[in-house]
Amino acid sequence: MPDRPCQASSVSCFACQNRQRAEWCVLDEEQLQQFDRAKTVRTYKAGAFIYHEGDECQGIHCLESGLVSFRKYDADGHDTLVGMGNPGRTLGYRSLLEGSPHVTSAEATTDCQVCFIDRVVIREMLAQNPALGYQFLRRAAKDLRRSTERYHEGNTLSVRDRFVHLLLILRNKYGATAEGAGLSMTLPLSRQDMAALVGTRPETLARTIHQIEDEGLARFSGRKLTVPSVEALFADLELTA
Amino acid sequence: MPDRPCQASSVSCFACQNRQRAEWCVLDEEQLQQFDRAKTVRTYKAGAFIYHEGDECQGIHCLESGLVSFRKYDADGHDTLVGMGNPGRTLGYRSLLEGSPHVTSAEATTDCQVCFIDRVVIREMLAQNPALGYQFLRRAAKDLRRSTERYHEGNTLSVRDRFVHLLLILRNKYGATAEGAGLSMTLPLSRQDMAALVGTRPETLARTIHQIEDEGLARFSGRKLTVPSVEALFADLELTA
DNA sequence: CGCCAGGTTGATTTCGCTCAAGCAATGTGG
DNA sequence: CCACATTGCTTGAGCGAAATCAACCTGGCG
Repeated sequence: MPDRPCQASSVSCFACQNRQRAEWCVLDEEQLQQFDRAKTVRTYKAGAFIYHEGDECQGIHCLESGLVSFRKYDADGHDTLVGMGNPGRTLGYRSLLEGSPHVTSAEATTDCQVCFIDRVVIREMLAQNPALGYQFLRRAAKDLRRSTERYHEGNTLSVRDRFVHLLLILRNKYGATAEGAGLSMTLPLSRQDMAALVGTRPETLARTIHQIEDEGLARFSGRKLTVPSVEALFADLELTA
Repeated sequence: MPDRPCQASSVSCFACQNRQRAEWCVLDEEQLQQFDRAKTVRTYKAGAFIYHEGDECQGIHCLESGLVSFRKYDADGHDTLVGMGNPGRTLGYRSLLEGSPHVTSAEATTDCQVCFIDRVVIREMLAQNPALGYQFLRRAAKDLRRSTERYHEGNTLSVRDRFVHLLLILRNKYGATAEGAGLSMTLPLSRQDMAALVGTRPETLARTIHQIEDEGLARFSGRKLTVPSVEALFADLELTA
């Protein structure tokens, strides 16, 4: 049969599980086809850059699978992990909308599969379909809130509290097997990345973890985390949420 | 003449100088009328709150005159100054768009005059006029960039550098009388507010200022600032911009 | 006047960073 | 299969920037 089989590496947008949860859920049939035709599927090895801070925005990326981290470097090579992206996440929309260079670098934390759509296609779609713009508007509003909260947290909370808060977030995102009042889960991130997310150095995080273990609030073994009492661990955390 | 003179307390949107520079520049005649009819003009004394963190968003505020600060408090009464707003600024749009409570409190730093428009009116307009949504989209993208940069700056720069950067921003915003290579200006903010903006305590800022004076880079006297050499002051500042 | 808020200064402490070394797990080439 | 680099994590010691606590000064303002 001359028909090509469903290309292993190139998933159709119609079949994409992430689409419904992303901004693209408002695309009509026709636009979706346009989108599907225009897209390029790319794969990145863990550690590879999807785009760099300072680059002009060429278009938008949709994370199909894998984990992405957004980093910002300064002159000294010092870097901050500004955020992370899960499958379904749209990368680089901010830059496209403002028409300014990327403010962060996007780096594949694990092997990633990403769909790329050129900016002119997106701009066309935005012009045609106001609902899409509205989706991005809500998305931007959400990101803005998170960013504000993050800033405030960095200014007021200790490393310890920020880390515990991170654990709380990870628990919500990466389903944890509940066991009574306790919890156990596999952390999706290395110590280094967790340290960067919290805005500190690995050494400090190691000490913080040690301290938490001493207090009997949790056990860390490699990426395995066991918490006897969720209540106890998250108790001191007075969040503005 | 029976014609009323331009009402001192209630400016017409048609005459508003700020409109052209704000998101509202894309409104057509009809919408502008709608806007004008729907708006309420409010005045706030310095120190008064326009809205509080955690409040549901009732609508959007346009700053007509005065200076507004966005603050976030935590349990200890600790507060961070998350940003400031000048005339023309639209307040509270983020909350309206996400449909979630305000994440910051808006406080009048000086006496303020503010126009308020109910959320249902805004939502209607957004639905009718996609261009308005696009304006807000760009605005959100810009705010998001700023917030990200701010976060990163807080994590990597010293208080000293952040403060010098603040001075640079203030210089650009509040026209300073240039005098050769130097500069002199009146700071629009109290020490407390500048400290909060930089994410530190007033004591630390006082010391920082002292240090800068010792180095002969600037003179602070009350709110008067004199800088002999702009070059020298801003030299050490390696900004990612 | 005395009061009070805003600002400065000093003394002390603390949190987190830096530098440096050791260790365990993983990988790589001979 | 072993010697070895490499990379990620932990631990220790010391340091430094900034927070905290506390006093004091200043300039309005009732």
